[in-house]
Amino acid sequence: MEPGYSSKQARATAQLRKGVLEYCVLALMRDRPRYGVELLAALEDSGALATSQGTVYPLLSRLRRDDLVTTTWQESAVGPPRRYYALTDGGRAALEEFTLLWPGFRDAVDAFLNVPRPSPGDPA
Amino acid sequence: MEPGYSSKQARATAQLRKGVLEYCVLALMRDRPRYGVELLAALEDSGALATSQGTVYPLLSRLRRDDLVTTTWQESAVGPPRRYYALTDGGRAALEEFTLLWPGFRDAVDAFLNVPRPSPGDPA
DNA sequence: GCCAGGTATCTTGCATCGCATGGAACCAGG
DNA sequence: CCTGGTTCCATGCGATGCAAGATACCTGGC
Repeated sequence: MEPGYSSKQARATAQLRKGVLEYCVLALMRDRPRYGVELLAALEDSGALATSQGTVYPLLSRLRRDDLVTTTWQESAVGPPRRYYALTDGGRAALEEFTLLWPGFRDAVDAFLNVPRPSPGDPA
Repeated sequence: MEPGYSSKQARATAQLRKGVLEYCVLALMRDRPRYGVELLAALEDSGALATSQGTVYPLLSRLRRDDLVTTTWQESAVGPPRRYYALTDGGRAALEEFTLLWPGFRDAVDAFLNVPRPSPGDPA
């Protein structure tokens, strides 16, 4: 990819990620511990939230600093050891808070943009 | 209000606004020019995107700097003159680009959070 | 033994943007 | 003149995504 924000989309999505990435990463750890490159690949697969190591590792450090995750080293058969990240109770609580917060934010933006959304009980 | 982010929600929503506020403000100008305090009130009414003057005015300066809006002064019967902001062609294009970009981002976050959304053609 | 390539982790410096705070100008009423 | 409401703007800070680079482990070829 070209570095340096050649398109407006790139700049827009970069700003969009702020604050959301943290909780998407927490969400990925909901069912089982994950390690850095694994998280990176999952975000890549999502398309809209693809990012880089330089974003994910500082983010993971912050999560650890704030006691939202704990980490354990685990050996790998195919490379260097991996640091697995798992949710703490605090991390799980933060994820749930955000999950409650998100729909309101999402719907507000939809309303401003006049994006039609399928709503179950909309009038006519 | 207590300064300094006493709650996690406040911090989360603050980060959430980044990059979205710009386009919601542009969207508010879609039908007619608006002035600063008017935009502030509209954001306040939305609830989830309520913000302050210290956020909106620097944002409007950036929009003007990037030629996404033009401004005209207009006298007011009840106070000092108002600076009305109107979309340029570039601003309208940026808004349309973002309107196309947003659903993909929104749906990606929904997927990570496992937030169920009503979809027209979901299987059973 | 040595080097190349893939896997995996982390750091540094920068740019962007929301926000609290404070200031300035205009107008009306007492 | 002075208070209060309305409207505009600037400054400094904190948080965060990102490009670029550094470090370390493992396997395989020579």
